[in-house]
Formats: sequence, structure tokens, C-alpha cells
Amino acid sequence: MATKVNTSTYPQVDTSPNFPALETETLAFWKSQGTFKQSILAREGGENEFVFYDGPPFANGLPHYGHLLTGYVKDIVPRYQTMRGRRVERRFGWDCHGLPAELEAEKVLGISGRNQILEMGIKPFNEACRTSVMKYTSEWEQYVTRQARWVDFKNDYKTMDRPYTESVLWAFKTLWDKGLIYEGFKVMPYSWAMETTVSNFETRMDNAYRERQDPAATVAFGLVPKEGEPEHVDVLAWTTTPWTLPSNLALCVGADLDYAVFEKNGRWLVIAAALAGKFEKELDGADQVATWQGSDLVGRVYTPLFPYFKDHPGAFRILAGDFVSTEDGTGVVHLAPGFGEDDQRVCEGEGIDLVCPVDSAGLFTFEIADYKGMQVFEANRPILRRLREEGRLFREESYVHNYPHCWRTDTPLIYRAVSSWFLKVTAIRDEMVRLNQEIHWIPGHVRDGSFGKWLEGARDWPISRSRFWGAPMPIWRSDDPAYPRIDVYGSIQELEADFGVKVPDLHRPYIDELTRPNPDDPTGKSVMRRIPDVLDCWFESGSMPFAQVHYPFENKDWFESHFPADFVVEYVAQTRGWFYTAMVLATGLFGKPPFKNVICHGVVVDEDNQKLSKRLKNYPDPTDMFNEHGSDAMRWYLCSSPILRGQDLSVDLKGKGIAEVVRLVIMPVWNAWSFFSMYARADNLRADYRPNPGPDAPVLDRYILAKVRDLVVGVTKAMDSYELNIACANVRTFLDAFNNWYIRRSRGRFWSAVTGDAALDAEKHSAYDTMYTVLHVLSRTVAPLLPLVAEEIYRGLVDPDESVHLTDWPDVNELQADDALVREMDLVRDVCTGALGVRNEAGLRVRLPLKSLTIAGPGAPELAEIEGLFELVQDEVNVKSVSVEGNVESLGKFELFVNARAAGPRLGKSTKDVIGASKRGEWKDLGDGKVEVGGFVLEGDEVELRLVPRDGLEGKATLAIPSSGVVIALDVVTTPELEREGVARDLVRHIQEARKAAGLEVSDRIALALDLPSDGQAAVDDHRDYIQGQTLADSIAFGQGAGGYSHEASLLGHLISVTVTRVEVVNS
RNA sequence: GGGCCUGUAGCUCAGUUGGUUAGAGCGUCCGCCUGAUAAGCGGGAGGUCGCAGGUUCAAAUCCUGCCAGGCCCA
Repeated sequence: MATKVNTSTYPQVDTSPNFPALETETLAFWKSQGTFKQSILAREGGENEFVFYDGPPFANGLPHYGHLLTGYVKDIVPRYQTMRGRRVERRFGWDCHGLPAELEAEKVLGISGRNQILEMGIKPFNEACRTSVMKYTSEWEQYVTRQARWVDFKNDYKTMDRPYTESVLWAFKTLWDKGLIYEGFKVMPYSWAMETTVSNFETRMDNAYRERQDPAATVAFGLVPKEGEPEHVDVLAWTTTPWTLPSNLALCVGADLDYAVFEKNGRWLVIAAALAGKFEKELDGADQVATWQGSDLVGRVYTPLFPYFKDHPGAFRILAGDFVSTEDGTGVVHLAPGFGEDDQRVCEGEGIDLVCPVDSAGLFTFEIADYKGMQVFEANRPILRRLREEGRLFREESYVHNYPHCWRTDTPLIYRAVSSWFLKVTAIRDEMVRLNQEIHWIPGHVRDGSFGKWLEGARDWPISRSRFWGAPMPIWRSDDPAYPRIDVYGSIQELEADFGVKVPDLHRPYIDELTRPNPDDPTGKSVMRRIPDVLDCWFESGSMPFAQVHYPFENKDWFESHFPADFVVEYVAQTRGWFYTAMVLATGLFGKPPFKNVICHGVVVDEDNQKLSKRLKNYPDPTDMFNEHGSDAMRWYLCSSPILRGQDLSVDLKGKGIAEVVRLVIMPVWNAWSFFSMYARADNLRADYRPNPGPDAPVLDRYILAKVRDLVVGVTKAMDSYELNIACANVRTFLDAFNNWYIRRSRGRFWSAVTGDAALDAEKHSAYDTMYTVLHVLSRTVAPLLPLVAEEIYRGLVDPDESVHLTDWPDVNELQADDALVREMDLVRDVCTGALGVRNEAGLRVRLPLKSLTIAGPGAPELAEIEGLFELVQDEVNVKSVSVEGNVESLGKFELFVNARAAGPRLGKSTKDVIGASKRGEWKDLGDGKVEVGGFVLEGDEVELRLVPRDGLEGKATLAIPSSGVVIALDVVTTPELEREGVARDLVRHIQEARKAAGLEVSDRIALALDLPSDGQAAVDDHRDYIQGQTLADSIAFGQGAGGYSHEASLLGHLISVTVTRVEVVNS
């Protein structure tokens, strides 16, 4: 890598900056430089492109944490891939059509319901929709920009754009030509008040399910008796929708269920055995005469309750259905295939056509002559009265249940067969299941779990909506059934050719104005008219991969060579939404999965795991979080959490988790940079990028460079497998080694003065170069995860005009791997941790030097071979000498540890005994690596000898470090010399404190006066040079000083006073 | 009713070819260190691994059932 010429030193860095303010400065820098655009243009396209699809949000409100989280992931992966050298285009998309837009328009226009829309006219209504869907776009752009997400808003796509819709029409026509579109008559939730079917979206709206009291009737259906049966054999069926009884066409039983047959007054009554107990009163005095299996009932014929459909082909039989339960009712379900999904499915399987004698307003039609024109719920009573009179009503009660309501009109929905257009998903289901195996899902279980299962059970998809604001169904049909004809259009050109006019707008009502004479009608009277429905908006969002580029009318080659996408991310519920519809369309149109890698993240909830709610304000305002802690903190908080693996993440009301990120992640990174900058400025130097300084470099430098290489390897692996939270964890681990070991142990080299001694100065320069190199690599490695902080550091470090996001991902080959050194150094860190623990336990403060530390263990001598390690331990633990001992007998002894995993299978039941014997020390070393224990000879990896400290070592404090296989022994015997040295260090500490309290500059020279007890004075006498050198004291006097700044402290149990007086340096 | 996920320290979570003494961060308490200083280091306390069975020499881990929570489908 080319290094900039060192013409100036580094900027002054605020040690505890206002990160949000820094962030907005960086955002402004990006804007002024066009950095985002540069980052795309700097990479080659074509084969090298990394394709990312931005699932279009529906902007009917401000973005919340879920959107922000998705946005962060949508930013991190492309930034990473860009640094890896790929070209990553990012276009923002807007989902524009559908019911939420219509609702908003109604609100704005002050109207309500279908009739008022038609009264006002579709044209002004759709205009209002068009305006309303763009209402929040500028707010969205502000949020997305503030979260440092790079995405192209200028070149965005909208699902309502004409080219987008044309591609959607192409998709529809292509599926039509493949025979995958059909018109069907299916039972769906239906609002008779709004006269429309109700989509999934609407039935799931809050409060859609509400308590309702309905009459529940147990009705006796009279079977046609067989030989040996009485004249009246009645099967009892239960329903909470008596109004569907006139349309009854069959009964349904569970084939495996048991049905009890009771006799009462010569009449037989059939009911599920498990439920007979609920009819004690009605069955009083009845005797059970038989038990039938459901399968015995299947196929039997019964007399219709009502005459309206008595000649219906195939009807009035008992069928078997797997959905029949014995939870409530009678175990016999009455089937009205026009008014129930299960009913329709079962009847269809038996070749019974449905009947639907209820019109669009929920009124009975002429077919039900007796109740014609009556609203179905109103008809419940008269129907029940009639059944009672005819003796068919076995029991009548009222039933309170949760029932879906039309959220607009508050009226109960009905299930009703309506005409709708379907995409025949069942025909491509197996292919989808197969293609799904090619997709890499995060978390992995989604593939064969919720998504895979959903695909296996996929049903045909109703894609038409009798609404106003959406892509038109491109179907024109003859208005005279005598001359049937259907035309389907897949492009604007085809429309213009057939209708002879320009088609500037594909929306209603303009599209509805396209009519022409039916070419198949010789009389010339019938007209081709568009069916008035619009497409389900999910069909449109699922078309996003090709529709955003106006395929196949434009970008044909690009799309065909860049599909499927490399990566998408949305929240987990999109397995039922966009992931699914994209899958259906990709399979149906192209026989490919729509994407290769997909993250489905979880949901952000509040402290009590409740949904975030604007009304309840149970979450911190994202804008406040941006202003208080910054976007990078929020980014890290969200993306380092298990929410990326589909779990929920609860965010506390005060945003403590986000604040914590600043302290635990961002500050450490920043501290490293500000430390570097502070000393480099003091030394007035610039460092060089030296990723591989060679074997003669100081050991700490080689260690941290090898360590940062390991970091890059780890983060690369995690990012390549889309495990962002693991990448974050890698960074955390590295920061500990960097800040709390490397920098802390290297401080001396930074503050040492330039001596003129070549070796010492080289060490100092090596520290700077290493620090610079690590920060250089680190800022690039965290650039996707902390893009704003990384940018600020990189620009300060390298060049204020250069963006870290335009650099290449760190090259691991450039950095020297040194596994042995990393291992040994990590052992040394363990030793220091252990030794400090031992000191703590022994009550020996660190400032008190101790004589020696011994490290004993089989691997210990290797430590001695690496130069410089012992000095690190001496400094860190404050001991005079460090030694190693390969032979551990002096300090430790071995305990036998049975490797149960290896020996268990061979020893079987004796494993426990053998382990017990080993723990009691009942084992014998047979040599050659063989050991006898508990009557068995173990060898090889079946046993392991573990080092523990020996007891009763005079004057030593010992500790085993199992992870490293060593024992350490600290010499805890102090001497008067050591005590005096410790006191001298204590004094230095107090003097430094006094200097700081006096407000002196670190370079100011002082005169010292110390008021001390006699042993304190002895310490000063012994270590006068050391104290003066450390504290820049020109002189030390005993006693209370006159003038200057006095500072009181406690030393050796006495109150002492330290007086510092600044000494003017006379320039010679 | 069915499917998927989750249940481990006060909190957030690691911990899969089953292996002896279950880990981390945060919080808390104690101690230390400090020319990065509104930082840093060490230690202590804190756990019936949701519950109950089973398999096994051995279960947080595998199996079964149950309980609780979340999501989805009926």
C-alpha cells in the first residue's frame, strides 16, 4: 500500500467527543464529496456486481426501530462487499399501492367506504392515493441519511410508476401464458357492508377479532335408514351460523372418531362418543345401542333440511374430513361449501359444486325463496324457528366467541364464495420447495422450518382485489357470454395496438376507459371491457427484482445475468410476505430462487416484550438516540444482538443499551486513536504503514499485528457467512487485547523522550508505526460496522480528504501471521492476570515490588525464547525478576485427569470408578505415557496430567493456570529494600497527584518539599534519582515547603504533605 | 388443534460429534492502578441450565411428555 508522504502531523483529538456532532460532520463530508457515488463507480460492474434487493417499505408513517435495523443491515453488507471489491448498486424502493394508501386517502378526503368512493369518482380518489403515499418520503430520507445508510434516493423505484407496472403486467401475462392464472370461485372473508373481500392484512388489523354472541344450533339430519334400523336415524350436527343451513349440501365426520348411537323413543341419535356427555339433558332416558366408526357413516345419504337444492348432484351425503374435532359441537360438521373454506375443499374433492345463494350485500337471493332479500344474520331466527317447528332442532343455545369483524364498518364478516383470480401456486409448489434448498437462510432453521413448511403447504394465491388503487388486472373480457372472449395484455405496446390510443397512465380509471368491440362477435354488439379488479399489491412487491429495472422492456441482459440477487434482508414475518411472493414469482417466471442469501431478523420489542407502540411511547425516540449517542452506537447495538438470528430484541425505554455501546465499543476505539494522536503530536511525527515489520521488531508490536490479522480473518469469515453479530464479537475481543494490553504495556515507548540512542529510538518509532498500522487496519475492518467513527478516525489518521469507504478490505496476506507468538503472549496475559489476582489475595499492593515470579510447566521454557516477554511481566506485575521452570516438581505436582470422552467408550460402567480413583490420587505412572488407575491401564489421549500447585511452599503464593498448563509462584517475602522502593513509588504517585492538582503542565519542572515520617525519608534517600526523574523535580527538600502548592496524602499510615513549586526554566 | 423458535447468573446472552469444577459482558460489592485519568486492572458474591420422566458409565447437550413466552397457520 502506498503511504502518504508525512508532511504534517495528526489532528488534535478530543478525548471524549460529542459523537453525534462528529457524525453529522462526517455525513456532510460524504455529501460534499459524493462519497457514496464514488464508492460505486470505483468498482467494476458486470460479473463483478454484487446484487442487493431493497425490499420496498410502505411509508405510511415514520421509520421505527424495525426499519432502522433492516436499514443498518442493508448498509453493512453492501459496504463490506464494496470494500471487498464488488460493485453494489443500492436503489431505494417505495411500495405505493394497496389498502393502507386507500385508507389514508379516505381520511384525507373525509369520505368512508366503497360507495362514497364511487360517488366521488375513482379519478380524484386515486389522485389522493398518489399524493398520500409520498407524504412521508422526505422524513424517510432524513432518517435513512442520518443512520448513515447509503442508498440512492434520486434513482429510486416506485411500484406505482408506469414502467414498474408494465413489468408487472408482463409477469402476469407470462404466467397466464403458462396456464398459471385462473378464475375461481372461492370462499374468502367478506365484508357485506363494504361489499368486498377482505385481505389478510385487514383481518389482522388490531381488534378485527372481537367477541360476538351467536345462536348455536344442534340440528338433527335424518339419515335414509338401512336394513334393521328404525325409521328415524338422526345425525346431530352443530353450527354457529344457522343462516348457512339452507345451503347445506353435505355432512362431515372424522373417519377415525367413534360415534355413539343412542335410542330414545324409537328414534336413533348419532353423536361423537366423546361429546355425548355434553347432551346429558337431551339424552336423558336414552340408551346407547351401538358404536359406529366415522368410516361406517361415510357415504350414507340423508334427507335435505330444506328443499332449495334437493336435486343438487352428489349432495346430501356424509363425507370424511380431517379437520373434524371433538373439541366442541357434536363431531359432525354441516357443510355449506359456499360459506366455508373447509366445506368448499371437502365438497370439491367429492365433486359437489358449491352454491352461493347470498348476494354481494349479504342478502339471500331468489334461490332461497322463503328468505329472499333477508340479511343473513337477520335470517338466523326465522330459520331456527322453522327447524324447531319441524322437529329438527335438537338443541338451541347461545355461544360467545371471537369472531372476525370488518374493521371499517364494525360488522361481522362472513365467509362467502366469491369470484377471484388465482395464481396456481400449487402447480409450482414442488419446484419452489426444491429451489428453496438453494437459498442460504440466516437463521438456518427458517429454510426447512417456517419457510419450508409454508411452501409445502402453499395454496393457490388469490391475486385480484376489487379495489381502486393498484396495478390493473390486465384482463379484458367480452360483456356478452354468448360471444365469450378473454384478452390478456403484457405490455403497453400491446394495449396501444389493440385499443388504438396512447396509454400514459395504467391506473384506474384511465385503464378502464380502454374498450373495443369484441372481435369474436359477428353482431358487433358486445364489447371487450377490463375486469374492474386491481392486483394484490403483494404481487407487485414480489415483482420487484425485475420490475425495478423495467424488465424485459429494458435491461434485459443485465437482469438475466444478475438474477438471483446475492443478498436480501427483511424481518422474519416476510416469510409470509415479500420473501414468499418473490419466491412464487421467481419460480413461476424464471424457475430460479429470487435470492441466494437472506437474513430474516427478529422484532424489536420493549422492556416487557411488548410490541413497540406509538401510542404507548414504550420506546426511546430514535431521533433522541441519534442526538444523544449517535447512529453508530445504535447500529452496533442492533447488529451485535441476536435479533439478527431471528430472536426478539427488547430495547429499554431510556436507551441504556445504546449508551452502553458508546462506553464499551466506541470509546475504546476512539481512545486508541486519541492516544495515538496525542503522542504523535507531542513528538511531532507521522508514522508509517508497516504491516510486517519483520522478526526483529519489538515483541508487543509483532503480537498485536498478528492479532489484528486474526481479527481480519475472523471478521471476514463472519461477514462472508452473513453473521454480523459474530463479526461484532470478534471486534470486541480484539479491542481488549489492543487497548488493555498492547497500548497499556506500550505506553512507555510513546512518552519516552527521543534519546539519540538508535535502538531506543527505533523501538519508539516501531510503536508508532505499529499503532498506526493497527488503527489503519482496524478502521477499515470496522468501517461497515461503525461507518461514521471509522471514517473520522481514518481521515485523521491517513488523509482528511480520503474516505475509508473507498479503501480496500484489509489484505490478510499483507499482515504477518504468528500463531506461536499469539499463543505465548496470550499465555503471558493469563500469567499476569493470575499474578495480579495472587497479589490481590495476599494483600500486596502492586506498587510494592516483589522479588520474583516463577512460571513452571512443560510449556514454560518456550516463553524464555521470546525476547521481551519477561520484561512485560516484570512491569505489569512489578517483580524484580521472572524465571521459568520446565521441571515443575519444585512448585507443582501433577494430578491425573481422565479424558472421559476418549476413555469412556472403552471403560463403560467403570468410567465413574476410574474417575473417582484419579480424583483421590490413586494412580501410578507406569512410564511411556501409561498410567494405572482404578485397576485399568490408560494411555494416549485417555489421560491428561494437569498441573496444580504444591502445598506448603514457604514464602511463595502459587496459582495454577489450567488454560495454559502452568503454575506460577510469586515470591511474597518482602525486604526493607523492597519496602523502601514501594514507598518511593507511592510517593511518586502522590507527587503526580499534587502536580495535577496544582494544574501543572506535564513538562513543567518543579521543586519538591516533602513532609514525611522517617522511613519515608529513608525511601527518598534510597531512590532520590528515580523520584526526581519521574516527577521532573529539580530538588527535594524535607519538611513543609513555603509557597507552592501543598497536597496532603496518606503514606504508611501517616498523613504526609507534598508541596510542589513550579521552577522557571531559564533559557540559555 | 398444528408448525417453527425461545427458556442457562439480577440483566443481555455464549455454550451441538453427550464428558468430570457450566462461561462472557453488563450490573453489584471489595481491592488495586493511573502522565489515555469523567479511563484502566484484579477479585468476590450471584446458577435446581423451565419442569418431569427416559436413554447412557456420563445429559445444559439426545429422546418423550408437560409448563411458560414469542411468531405463524388453522
